[in-house]
Amino acid sequence: MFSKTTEYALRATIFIAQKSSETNKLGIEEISNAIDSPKSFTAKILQALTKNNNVVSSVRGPNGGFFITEKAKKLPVRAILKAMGEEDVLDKCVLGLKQCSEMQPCPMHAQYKPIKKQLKELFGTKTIQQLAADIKDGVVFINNKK
Amino acid sequence: MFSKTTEYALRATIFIAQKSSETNKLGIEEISNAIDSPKSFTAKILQALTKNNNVVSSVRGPNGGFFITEKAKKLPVRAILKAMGEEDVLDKCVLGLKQCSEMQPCPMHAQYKPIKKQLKELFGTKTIQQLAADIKDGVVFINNKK
DNA sequence: AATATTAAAGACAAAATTATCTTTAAATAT
DNA sequence: ATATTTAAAGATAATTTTGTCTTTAATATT
Ligand code: FES
Ligand code: FES
Repeated sequence: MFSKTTEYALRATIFIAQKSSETNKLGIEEISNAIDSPKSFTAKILQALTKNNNVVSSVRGPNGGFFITEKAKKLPVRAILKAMGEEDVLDKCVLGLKQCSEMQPCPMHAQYKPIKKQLKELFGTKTIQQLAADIKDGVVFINNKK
Repeated sequence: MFSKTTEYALRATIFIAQKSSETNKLGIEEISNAIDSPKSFTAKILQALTKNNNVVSSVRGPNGGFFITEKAKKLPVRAILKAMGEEDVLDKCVLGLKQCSEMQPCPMHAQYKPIKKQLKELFGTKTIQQLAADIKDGVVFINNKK
């Protein structure tokens, strides 16, 4: 469904939202270890998330690291996709036509449409905060390495 | 959602199902032109679809080409994904955890689960034939180049 | 049998994705 | 001020995906 890049972005952001605060920032080592992702690559991804958009915040130097503001925590998960430039997944034609439209629908359009709607609904309304809360409650996991 | 490879595989198969028969086979030129895909690359994909699985059939030589048997037309769309080795898309964790399970669910699992179920249902029950029929009726399109 | 037509097979190439490593800059603490 | 810690930025590399081109093999037509 998503690229590795976006998968890491989603996991990292949710993890940061759960563990960090303005006063307790997280290092790249801790993050990549927690979400089971390649460290340097994850650093690049977090750079994108702090720069392009302002989903994640960061400060350099001692006691520096990554964190997410209360305001950013209220963003929908879709904001992460947008920051990674992969928002279009939710709009694309499932058969790869140049555009998904009612005017020239592909053979799967009618059936796929309600599913797509739910996907957009899910990513558009569920907030980063809400997902993080579940981890805090220990009912969900952000990795499953053995 | 799917790779280019799988998108072309889906479009090509549906198109062949609509246009061809044992007595009227389609050449690679005609197919790639109809679905707006790179010719040689599509040839490779059709090779895979005829070999690995037996979704598509082919014969070489004059009046040769690709076609789909009546039996294969009754296969679910999922058979195309399987032949392309991309069936796992329908089972994967949306956040990229190594496995999607109830035991160690990711933060989106609970919400994504019903959507995934519908996706599996759609690809598992809708047949190649059914999709092709809609094109025949002229209500859907297999490309949308200008 | 020879020729033409078509897909199969194989070799190759370009582009995108995924990943690593090194250097630089910012912030803090001493 | 200096040294230390941390992310940012940049360069590079490995891998996968996407795409092309050439040669081979099968089938049909003449
Ligand atoms: S046109 Fe294909 S999903 Fe809408
Ligand atoms: S564990 Fe992530 S979708 Fe099931």
